[in-house]
Amino acid sequence: MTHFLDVILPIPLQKAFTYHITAAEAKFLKQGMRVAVPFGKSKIYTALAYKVHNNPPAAYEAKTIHQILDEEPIVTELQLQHWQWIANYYMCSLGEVMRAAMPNAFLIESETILIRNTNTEISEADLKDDEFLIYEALQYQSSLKIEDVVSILDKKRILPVVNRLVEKGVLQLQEELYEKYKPKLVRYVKLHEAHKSEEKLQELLEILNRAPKQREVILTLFSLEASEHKPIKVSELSERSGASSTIIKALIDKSILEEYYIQTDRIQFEGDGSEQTKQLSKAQTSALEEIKASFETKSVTLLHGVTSSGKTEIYVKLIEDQLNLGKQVLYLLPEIALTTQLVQRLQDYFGERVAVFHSRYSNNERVEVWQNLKNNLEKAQLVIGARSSLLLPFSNLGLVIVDEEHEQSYKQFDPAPRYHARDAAIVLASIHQAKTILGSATPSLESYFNASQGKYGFVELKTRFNNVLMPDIELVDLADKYKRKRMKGHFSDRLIEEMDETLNEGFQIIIFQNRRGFSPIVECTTCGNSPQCPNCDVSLTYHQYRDQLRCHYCGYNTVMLKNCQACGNATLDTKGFGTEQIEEEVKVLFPDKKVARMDLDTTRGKHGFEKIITKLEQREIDILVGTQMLTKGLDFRHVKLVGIMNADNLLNFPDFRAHERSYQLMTQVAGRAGRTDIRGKVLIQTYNPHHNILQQVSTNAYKEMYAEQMNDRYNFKYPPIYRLIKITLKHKDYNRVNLAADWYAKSLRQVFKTNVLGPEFPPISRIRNLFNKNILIKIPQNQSLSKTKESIMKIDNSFNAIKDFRSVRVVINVDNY
DNA sequence: AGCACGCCGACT
DNA sequence: GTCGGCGTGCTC
Repeated sequence: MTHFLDVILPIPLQKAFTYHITAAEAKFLKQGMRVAVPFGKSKIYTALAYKVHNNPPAAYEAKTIHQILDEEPIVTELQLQHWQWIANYYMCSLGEVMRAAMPNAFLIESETILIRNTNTEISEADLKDDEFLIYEALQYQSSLKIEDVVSILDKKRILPVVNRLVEKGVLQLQEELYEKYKPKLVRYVKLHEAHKSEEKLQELLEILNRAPKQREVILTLFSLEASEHKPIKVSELSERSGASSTIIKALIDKSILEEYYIQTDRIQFEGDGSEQTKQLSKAQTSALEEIKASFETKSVTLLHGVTSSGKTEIYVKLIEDQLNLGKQVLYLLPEIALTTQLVQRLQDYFGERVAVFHSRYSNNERVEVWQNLKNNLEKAQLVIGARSSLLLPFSNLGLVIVDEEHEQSYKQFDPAPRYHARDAAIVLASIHQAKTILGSATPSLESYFNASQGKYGFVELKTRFNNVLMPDIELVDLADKYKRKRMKGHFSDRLIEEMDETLNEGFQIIIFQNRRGFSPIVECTTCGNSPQCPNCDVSLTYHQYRDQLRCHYCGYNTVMLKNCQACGNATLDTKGFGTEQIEEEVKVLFPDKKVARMDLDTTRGKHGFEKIITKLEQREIDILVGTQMLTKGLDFRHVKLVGIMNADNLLNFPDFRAHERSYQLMTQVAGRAGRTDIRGKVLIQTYNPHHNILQQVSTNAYKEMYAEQMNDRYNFKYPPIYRLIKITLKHKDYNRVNLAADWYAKSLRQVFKTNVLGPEFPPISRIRNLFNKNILIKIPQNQSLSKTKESIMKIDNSFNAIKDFRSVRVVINVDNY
């Protein structure tokens, strides 16, 4: 009987790929093990074993696998089940989910290696110039990589040359595999066996009398060994003895010392887990009890707690319970809120049981978390992570916490899988028969809706921790202030007054402006021309600190122009304002105060964000100007005043959720004010002080906002009443996107009738030289989701069968909000 | 997604 | 003529 293996390959193809395996391999292989398989002409890919069977593929001859890479599965059955759900629900391939889930280091790569063929005699005269160069290089090196050849010949097209050499028998090609994960090894030293006895040691020290530095090293080693009773690291010895690594190396070379390696964990924990969890307040205790009660009947519970009501302390208690039961807990946070503050706090409580997982972690660190989790080790019992951590191999999950549940960054937008971490987390929990808690001060409408329908349990925390008052929110009418000339730059007299007062009292200030750069538009006052991005359909933003014009969509940048490109006059002016300009103005208004800015531009680099936060905490900053980065659950103790420069550009954003988001954003920023005993103050500058959303923000009327927004959602058929799937078509040819989008929309209309919107150009119709066009499908509550997706897939297949359309990229985004 | 193949314009 | 650009099709 012949045996076959279906595998998952990390590529965006819906198809299953089948390979031929031997009977022995069939017996050994289990779902979730990695196999290296040949793919295409020459490459070798890492695939995941999915199913062993005996049905030979009909249409082709199956290749044989290259090798098996694991002794046991590294992906669990439940994990695959979850991946499968994601692939189905978000309409992508299992391979794409696999690629997002697996640490890079698990994926083996092959590289083509050239080696000299020694079986043939070569006459050098037969070789052309470039062929000879490679031949010559192989006389000195046993093998060459493709990139080496590229640099030797200094051209890109090397394949013809290489192929000719293979034909002439000069060299052979070989695919070399390598595993990217390397355990971290630390170098230790001990005294060489030969000197262990008392007399030998005396002898040694005598000899070393003439080498005092080396003698010192040996003596230090002794005292360290005596005091610590554990292996001594080379780094430790070097530090304690003050000897350079050369001196130690000399001792090793002389066989006086012996070096050896021990594999260590890359992930070092700091807290010791000794700290007792805090006593809860009365409100927190009753919330905790309510959550537990709700878990009796509901698997998901929404915790709606106003800003700084102490939700984290409740999570801590819930985590504690699960850890005591020996269960694993996943604590999901938006990427940016994963600060050392929080991690440190949890480590103080749970010590080594805490594992952190996010995109800034290196590959090797991720592999370690993966393995610890899969083996259900205590070391990774509590995973704190961003979105992608829910693709990890949990083996005994008891609870998932989704903090800041409303955060839009939980939704992945580009590349596939375009999943929403909150929703995928609920599914993950249900696969493990675990519970989910969603927490937010400003729940998303869909979660609040689900709670109000009784689908989720619901618990409220209405008071701030320690009974701190909610901040006092005041709206400032910009139109009026401008009319009465009460403005200095973009600051109203009210805001300046409040800032003065706050600074005098010794408190800190946060100024929020949701736009980075100096000004989003540069315009010529003579002819009205404004510089555009050559690749995208947007105006370039002026960045003063580098004197540059930048595109925020593709990263294009040039130096700031001196003269207008259209009319040549030096009359370029800036319109609109961003964080840079606000920072500038603040510095002029408060010259003796320390001002800092926090946006994408100042937080680049691994610790950029961290640094600013620390400075603020240590009160090295008086006034912090920033974008929405400021909102993400940070706890600033000494901030008393928050100023929102302009609420209107939030409210006027062209999106059906603009109002909901504005409410959430402003409420969250406002929540940064007055988190200890003093009452915070928030000033919102706007041209529309009577806007309902602003009124609701200022009175903290979430329920009112919810009711009103839901009304709109009913009327205009938007989520959470209807579901949405957005289809984006992209192509560099304007006419082709149009034709393709019209075809696509027409086909969709035949099935979904009036529930198809568009095709429409998005507000920014061209990004990175690709024209985009959107089609929106609205799905009523009673319409089957799976049938809907089937129909879309069918249409997509016919679309791809049309030759002219094949080059148009189609992006399908389920729940694109 | 990669990657090879093939067609075509540009420039040594 | 060769180089490198880009469009097209395929991968078990």
